[in-house]
Amino acid sequence: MEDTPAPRPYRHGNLPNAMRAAARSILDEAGPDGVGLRETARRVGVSATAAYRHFDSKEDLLASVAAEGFRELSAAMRAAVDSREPVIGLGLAYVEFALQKRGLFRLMFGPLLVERGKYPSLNEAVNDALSLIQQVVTGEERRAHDDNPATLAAWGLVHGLSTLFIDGLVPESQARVMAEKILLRSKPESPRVAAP
Amino acid sequence: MEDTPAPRPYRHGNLPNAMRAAARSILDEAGPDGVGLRETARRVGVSATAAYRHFDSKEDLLASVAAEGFRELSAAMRAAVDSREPVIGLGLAYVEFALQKRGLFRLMFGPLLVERGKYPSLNEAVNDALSLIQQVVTGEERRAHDDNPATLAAWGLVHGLSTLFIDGLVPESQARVMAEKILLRSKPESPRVAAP
DNA sequence: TGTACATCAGTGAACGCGCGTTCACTGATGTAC
DNA sequence: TGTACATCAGTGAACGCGCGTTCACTGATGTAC
Repeated sequence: MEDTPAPRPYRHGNLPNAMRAAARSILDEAGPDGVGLRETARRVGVSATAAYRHFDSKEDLLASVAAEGFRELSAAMRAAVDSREPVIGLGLAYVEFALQKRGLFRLMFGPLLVERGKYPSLNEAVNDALSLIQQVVTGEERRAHDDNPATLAAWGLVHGLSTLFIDGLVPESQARVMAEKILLRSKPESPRVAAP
Repeated sequence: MEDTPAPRPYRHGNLPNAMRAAARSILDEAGPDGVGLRETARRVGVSATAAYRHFDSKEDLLASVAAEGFRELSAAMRAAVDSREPVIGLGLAYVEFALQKRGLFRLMFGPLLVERGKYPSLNEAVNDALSLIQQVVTGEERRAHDDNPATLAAWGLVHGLSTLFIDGLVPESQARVMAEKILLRSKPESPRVAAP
C-alpha cells in the first residue's frame, strides 16, 4: 500500500504569497532578469497557468513583489528612527536593507518603478516610503507632493551609496563602516547643536 | 537595367563600432533588457553570426558598450571641471549624462558591473572614472585604491540623484534645478572661503 | 606583375531552450433552497 | 440535513516567439614568392 506522501490540498491556501516568496528566492539567486513566471510556479509546485488566477501577468506579479519590498523598506526605516539620530538611523537602515536584499532592491528600482502608475498598490507603497523619509528629514508632516531639496539630498545620498555598494564598487567589508562615516560626517540638514 | 542600390562591400569596415552603435540605439528605446545580439545585428544589416567574429558573446558586446559609456562619462566630467566650482561642475555633468543617456547609464550600472573583473577594458574604464572623481574631490593624485569617504560621499550623492531622476521619482522638469540647488547647498567637502 | 595560397569576415541553416500566455478542461468547494 | 448548482482554483497541452550559439560553408582580401 502506497503512502499518501502529502495530501496536497486541491486549493493551495495562499498561492499569491507563495508565488511572491518563490520569486524573491529567485531574485536572491539570479537577480531580476532571472525571475520567470514559469520557474516561479515550478518552485511553488504548481502549474504555470495557476498564476493567472491571481496575477494578470508576470509584470503584475513582479509589481506586487516590488510593493512588498517598499513596505518592508518603510518598516525597516521606521524601526530605525527611534534613535537619537533619526536621519542617520534611517539612512543606515536603508543601506542595510539594500545590502541584505540586493535582488529585491534592484527589482524595486528597476524599470517597473517608471511604470508604477499602472500598479496602484506599488505606487502607494512607494509614496509611503517617500513620505516617511520626508517626514524624518524635515520633521514636518507630509505636505502634498512637492519634493524638497533636503529630502532629496538625503535620499539621493543613501540611495547612491546603496547602489554603489551592491554594484560591488566598494568592497563589501568596507561598505557599512563607510556608510557610517559618511552619514555621521554629513549629518544632513540637522542643525548643529553646541556640545554640552 | 537595375541600379546597384549600394555596393555593400563584403567587409563591413567597422562592424564592432556599428554593433555598439546599434546596441545603444536599442538601449535608448527599450533599456538594457531589450538589447539582443540578433536584433542588434539585424539593425546593422548583418547576420547574427557575424558578431562572433568580433565579440565572444552577447555579454562581451554589452561589456564593450558599457566601457564606452564609462569613457564618455569621464570625458563629460573632465570637460565640466574647468570651472570655478570643479566638484559641482563634475556633479552636474554626471547627472546630465544620466538624464541624457538613460539606457546606457542603466547598462553601465547593471549586473555587468559586478562582473567587470571579466572584462579588462570595462574595468579600466570604470577605474579611470573613479580616479577622476577622486582627484577632483580630494584634489590629490590618485592614491592606490583605497576609497576615501569624501569621494564616496560625493559620488554617492550624484549617483543617487541620477538614478532617482531616471527612475522617474522626480518630475523631469524639476530634476536639473533640484540637482543644482542640492549641490550648491552642500558644496561637498570644499573648504568654505570667506566672501571677498 | 602574376600566381598560389592562407587568412579572415562574412553567410544561412539549424540546435535546443525557456519563455509568457491562451485554451478547453476538471473537479473540489461554497451556497441556496 | 440533503441536494442542485454555480463558482473558482487548479490542470496539461499547445501556441508562437525570439533568443544565443554552433556549424560547415563561401568568397573576398592580403601576402609571399
